[in-house]
Amino acid sequence: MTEPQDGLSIGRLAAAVGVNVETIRFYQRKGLLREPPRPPGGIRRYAANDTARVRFIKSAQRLGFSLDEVRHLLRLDEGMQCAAAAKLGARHLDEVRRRLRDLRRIEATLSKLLVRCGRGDESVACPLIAALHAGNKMDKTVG
Amino acid sequence: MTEPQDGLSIGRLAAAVGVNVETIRFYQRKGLLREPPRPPGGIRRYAANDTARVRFIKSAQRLGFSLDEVRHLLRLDEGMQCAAAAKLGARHLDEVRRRLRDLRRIEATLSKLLVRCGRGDESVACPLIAALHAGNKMDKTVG
DNA sequence: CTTGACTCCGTACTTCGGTACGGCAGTAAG
DNA sequence: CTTACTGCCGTACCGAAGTACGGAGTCAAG
Repeated sequence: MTEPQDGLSIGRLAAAVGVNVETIRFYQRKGLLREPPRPPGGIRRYAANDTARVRFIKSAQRLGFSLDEVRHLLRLDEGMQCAAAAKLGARHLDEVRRRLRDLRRIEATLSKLLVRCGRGDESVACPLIAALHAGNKMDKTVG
Repeated sequence: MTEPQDGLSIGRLAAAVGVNVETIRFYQRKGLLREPPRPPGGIRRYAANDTARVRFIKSAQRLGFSLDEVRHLLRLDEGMQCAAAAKLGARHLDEVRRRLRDLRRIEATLSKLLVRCGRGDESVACPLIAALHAGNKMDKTVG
């Protein structure tokens, strides 16, 4: 019965998923991950589905979901409510597209300016610096 | 001689540029903006080029430059070193493009998943949730 | 039995770009 | 003169997503 008790210690869980131990604790404090019961004076043991849950969180983060959104997705996961999950996903996709538009505009503006800087045939000033002084054509680019 | 002393008060400067008074002070603490000399026990007066400087900062921020980068650009402005400014701009452009690639990948993944959610013809599970559990095809998307 | 690695727990600190607060002083209007 | 704004200044706080730290306790090996 003294087999290596089943379940991982927090350190092994963290290593298995590739995150910091403190990150696991942080997720617990945030209510994203349960705290397994602790045998009095003992060490908590984490089950396979805790590992799965942390991986889920990391996957969602890679898609740009915030931890608040992840919490929501996790609840939907438990309830298997695809429609609601899809709705949350759609809202997030809108936000992603908004950020994409902003970045595309920045990319376009900046790359044009840098081409002009590179040509070096400007009459007087640095086109980039001049554009920042003028402040034109770049309203509400980031928000 | 008691004309409305020339130069703006901090409040009017802030209003002119459309930022908070606290923001002006914050830029001063960060060394992005000088603190005009203060007639003992009096009120600081800001000149036209302070206004220009704050506008410059805001323009650069709209292009996604961080305040640290802005500080750098401001120094280059003073020295009129176009090549150096362009170099900084190019580095920033690289970063912008990296973020664009990440967001594009997120956009693609998420929109495909949501189409599948919308079709509702999945055998069992929610495609979005399932994908988050699987964690496949979304490595190193954000960093 | 001691050493070293690990865990537990609470608290504080980090970055970024500000925002808010509180007390004091000076200025403007009635 | 009083009232109401501003300005000045230092300090604390916000959110997001962790990271770091210190002092315990526990566990396995030697």
